[in-house]
Amino acid sequence: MDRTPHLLVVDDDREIRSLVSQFLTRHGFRVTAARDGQEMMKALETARIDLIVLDLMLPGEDGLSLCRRLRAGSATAAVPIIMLTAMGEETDRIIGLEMGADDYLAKPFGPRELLARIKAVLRRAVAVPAAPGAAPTGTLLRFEGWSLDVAKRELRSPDGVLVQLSAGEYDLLVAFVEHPQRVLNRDQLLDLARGRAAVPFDRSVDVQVSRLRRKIEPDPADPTIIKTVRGGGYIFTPAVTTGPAAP
Amino acid sequence: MDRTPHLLVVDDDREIRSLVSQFLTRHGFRVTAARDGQEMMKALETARIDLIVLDLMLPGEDGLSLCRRLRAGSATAAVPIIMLTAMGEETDRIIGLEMGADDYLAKPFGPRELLARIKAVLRRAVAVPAAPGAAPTGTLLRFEGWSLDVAKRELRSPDGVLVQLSAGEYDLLVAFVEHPQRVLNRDQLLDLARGRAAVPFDRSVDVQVSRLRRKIEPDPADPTIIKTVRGGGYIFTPAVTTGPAAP
DNA sequence: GGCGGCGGTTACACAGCGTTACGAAACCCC
DNA sequence: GGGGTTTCGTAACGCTGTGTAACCGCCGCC
Repeated sequence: MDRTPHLLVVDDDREIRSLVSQFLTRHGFRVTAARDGQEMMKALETARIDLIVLDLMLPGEDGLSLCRRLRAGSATAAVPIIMLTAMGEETDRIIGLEMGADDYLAKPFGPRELLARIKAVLRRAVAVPAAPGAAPTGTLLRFEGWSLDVAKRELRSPDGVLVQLSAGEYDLLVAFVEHPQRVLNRDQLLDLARGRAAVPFDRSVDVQVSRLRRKIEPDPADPTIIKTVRGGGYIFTPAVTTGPAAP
Repeated sequence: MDRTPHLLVVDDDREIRSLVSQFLTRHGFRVTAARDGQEMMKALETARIDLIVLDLMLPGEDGLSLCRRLRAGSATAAVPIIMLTAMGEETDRIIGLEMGADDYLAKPFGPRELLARIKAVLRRAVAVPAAPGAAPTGTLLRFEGWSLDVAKRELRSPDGVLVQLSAGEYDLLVAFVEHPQRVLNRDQLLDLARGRAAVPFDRSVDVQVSRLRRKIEPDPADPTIIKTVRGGGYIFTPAVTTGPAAP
């Protein structure tokens, strides 16, 4: 239930990569950055990417070639691409004819423009299912000995035991783990975990937090992992590290 | 979630400053105004600001530079920024990618548009994960043997014992620890710790200080850590050092 | 259709925070 | 220094937010 689109930004310029990533993140997308074709491919293998922002000029294999390669690959043929090009007239022709991108944007561009294009392309590309063949080498999220396998939707306790979580408990935990060490209010949690807004006197988050604590807190009566912030919401206190899937 | 967001409007034009401030105030925000970067920084030090409306053109250091500086500062890196720009074509280029703002608005703009942007930015202000590289290192704040873990919202006494603080006590202590060795009046403390303004005859700060003293002062009747400044407020006297998270 | 699990709602107990009240301490003015 | 005034400290109280058990309706499964 990841509703926030996951974008992949491919650019060799560190500055641009970081600025674009930050900007898009601030606008609610999940963003992964890659500096070249190789990193791009790796990212595509390990995450479900909804759209690629691809620089035309790249070290090694250039954007145009990568674009074609993506279109050729069965698993990646449908991923929308927005191409970034340096300003120039001949670019237009190249783009016009050869490019398999869904849209393009000439540098320098305004971030708002990029945002508009991304939204437009995503809107058009509604139901592009993720490549099922691309066996997700699921990422593991670890915290305090626990590990959460987002591909399998499984949680293992520090001693390796599978802990049975209901779908709702799992979604709530993911919301926490993806926003560690910051206070999340009930509205945000409801939005992140259920994709809905709160109704007046909505206590569902409290109850679900309580249920989740019962399964992961050493002492549910004195919670240390998910703490209550009175008047504020809840905070997931452990640091979270990502890693490859366990053997 | 009843705390009204506190906005900081930074513009050198008195007219605009006052119009924007009034407009936003009428729409239910708390507003502080600053005319330049220096005043902006001062406001950020003494109040908990939820969003900055920042003019690009400022005397002295310009908005762009301030924006970067805010992003670099650990305490201010996450504060959402809406940039105001004068209309013009080269503006677009500047804005192009250098901007670290969350959104921007070209002058002249309609007040309703500003309002809409502010609300949009505040709504999604959750999903601003720390900038890459900003590892959560400085999560420990130490003073006189005590250590405060801001990620875990935990306080340990000099002998390493976890001290149970209520959410309010913790927030108040953070306000003090982040502004050590300076007098904070009740308004400032209320804003920093609760994000709200004082009501007439508000004694809540006094009471909360009293409760906090009971838990951290060696002799609450003769306080040494949090001292009273008659007619002024309170002052947190120990020096505070930051350090990496404890093992 | 019966069953079981899940999640939302409700209800109640309880803890934290703000308000109030009152006494103590600090300050002021003469 | 004494009387009056202001400010502060804190006990006590009541409202509000939170924890959680219990309940119930929904949905999928057999």
